[in-house]
Amino acid sequence: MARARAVQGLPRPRRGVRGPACRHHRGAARPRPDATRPSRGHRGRSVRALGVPRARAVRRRGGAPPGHHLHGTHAPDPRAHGRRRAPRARRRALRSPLGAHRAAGLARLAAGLHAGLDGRAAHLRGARPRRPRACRRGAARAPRGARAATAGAPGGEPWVRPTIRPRRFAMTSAPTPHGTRATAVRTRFAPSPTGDPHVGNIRTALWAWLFARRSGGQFLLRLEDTDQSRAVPGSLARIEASLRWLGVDWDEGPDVGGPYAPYVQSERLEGYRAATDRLVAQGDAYPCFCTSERLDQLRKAQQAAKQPPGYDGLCASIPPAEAAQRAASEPHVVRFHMPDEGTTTFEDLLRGSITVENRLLDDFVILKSDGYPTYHLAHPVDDEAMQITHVIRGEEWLPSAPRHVRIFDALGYTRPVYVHNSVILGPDGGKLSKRHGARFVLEYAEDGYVPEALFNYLVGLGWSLDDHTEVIHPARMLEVFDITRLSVTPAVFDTQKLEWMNGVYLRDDALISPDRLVELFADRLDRDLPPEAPRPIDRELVRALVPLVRERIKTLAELPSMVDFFFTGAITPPARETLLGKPFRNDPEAARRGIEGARRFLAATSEWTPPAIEGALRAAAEELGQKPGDVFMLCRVGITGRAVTPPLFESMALIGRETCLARIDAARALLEG
RNA sequence: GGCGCAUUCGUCUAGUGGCCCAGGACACCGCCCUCUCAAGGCGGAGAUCACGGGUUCGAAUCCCGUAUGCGCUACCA
Repeated sequence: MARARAVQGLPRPRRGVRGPACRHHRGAARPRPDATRPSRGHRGRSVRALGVPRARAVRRRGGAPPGHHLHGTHAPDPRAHGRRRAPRARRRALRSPLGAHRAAGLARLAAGLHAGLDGRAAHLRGARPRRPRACRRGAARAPRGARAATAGAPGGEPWVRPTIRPRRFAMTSAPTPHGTRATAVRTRFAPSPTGDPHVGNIRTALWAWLFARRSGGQFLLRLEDTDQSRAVPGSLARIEASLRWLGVDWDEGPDVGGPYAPYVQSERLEGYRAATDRLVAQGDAYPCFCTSERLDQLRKAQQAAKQPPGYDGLCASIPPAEAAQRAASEPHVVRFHMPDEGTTTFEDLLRGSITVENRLLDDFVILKSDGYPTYHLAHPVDDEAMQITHVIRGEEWLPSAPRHVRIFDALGYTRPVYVHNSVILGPDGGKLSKRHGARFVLEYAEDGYVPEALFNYLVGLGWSLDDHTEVIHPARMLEVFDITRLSVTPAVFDTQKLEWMNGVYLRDDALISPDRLVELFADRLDRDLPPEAPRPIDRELVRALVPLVRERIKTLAELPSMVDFFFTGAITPPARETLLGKPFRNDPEAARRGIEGARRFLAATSEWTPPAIEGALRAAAEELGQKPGDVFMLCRVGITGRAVTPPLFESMALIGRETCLARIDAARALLEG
């Protein structure tokens, strides 16, 4: 029977409205006051899959002809009729009908008692953008109308207008005053080479990639290796491997190059130097000769005095000529000069307009004494140079975004659109840690997750398409991803849900093709099966195994121990207790009879197919006067060595008559001993 | 301490002033199906929308405050 599936693109009735397919329900339902309100369970636990074109989705469970509407194939459990209950909320409502309140209010409204509504309702007309969550910064916030009109930050770019962007993200950008910005979206993933990429970082990369690809733009990879002390050798390869495993590609990057090469920051030092020189010449930056000792003291003093910590601007007062002279010979850093007064405002696509007071931002370092830039400088310089239109990064950057924006402005660059996404938390609400499963992408590969499933899960952690779609194949994601629907609240990583999703991918042909599944299985078996299993792994056997085990595992890691007895000639004999099991615990003699009977009938079958085997075993049980299930279990344990296995008859058919009979003989010997 | 961001079932989320005393999913519980285990079907429990004020005929939704969590406060990114 085909499962009912909600496939994206189908019109989906809202609550209380059901398609014609539900007629049989409605017709049979008892007429009760709340009958118009279908139970929420009605839609059932069907997997909402989005991974495939509609027709395939309908057909894939083998049942319905293409013409059939999804719901039409949904054969309800007849027992469900007549005991349909109203949803929980509705039941409560029936107990205490508060709805009267609302009705009264509406009546008064209708009576025209409150004409003021018109004004308030005005903003409801027309399509409104997704409202940025953060709307509580009163002071610096312009009235809604004004904001929409000017949109850009003070001194910012008019084309950066996240707060009035239509909900379905339109990929247009207006020309800047200075010229025309490339229309194509360009995003980047810019990790620092400090080891394996964390799932949190990768999730951000996934979103950035999806966003770029979805809008026909480019995605690039850039290495942020400006802190030599933290660099971990081999990181870049791990980063690239993680992305590739998930199916993410990049148009430009350290390995493939591109028009803005190099894509490694340590190879772009001249650019930062030049930008710094310009800023110094303009008076926006200055060399600072303060020692780290002085800085430490300063910080301590400020802490003691309960003042906000930060550089006190001592070196800003050195006359430029003198500073330049000293800079030629003395070690120094370069600091960006932040104004002492006023505010800095920038727009975040998700959070709206954010304003901070300049006096709270100190003169931060942009160029370190070793000649490397800090992130604060490298980000504006490189993202301008590489024509990045949207900066998608973690929210830990939110507090320093005003600094970045000031550098963009000072250098005359075009500000990118900022998207600061939230973090991923561990199950305890703290940081994700090894205790609760993996942290690194490639660890999930080890653990037997398929990349499509991890991709799907990660993208959906903090993002949703709508109120009901969970399973969206990466290929489909490319068509439906909408970055404005990112959630800003931190999300807890739920390994159980990932496992579930992995299972969904494993057992659905439309999500993972049978051929690919065979490869996935074979690779895993080759890796994890004991050495005595012959190599190469028998692909045809694997192919035959797929339908037997795919719905019994959640990860590939569970596979080898579930099917090893298909591949090894001998099995480890079961314990006597296991063989007897509950039914024969006190009657080994009956067990022996059962096994012998089974053997006799099996040996006598003319063909060795699942139905024939089943028939033989049932016949044996009947002759012996034993329960079929008990005889089955005897065979199961005897042939496989364990009590939990894939379906018995199919398994026996694959194992072959000779091997099965031999193992049964061994089991019988066990009972006699 | 200061600043910033956030707060809807245990968890992920839907939600943009009336279709919501809140919908979906994972997990959990029960029943059905069944050769074990799964998968699947059906059902259930689970959120006074962090709290307190305010605006409004009407607030999860708008405003203010409080609490809590997280982040930043480096010559790290």
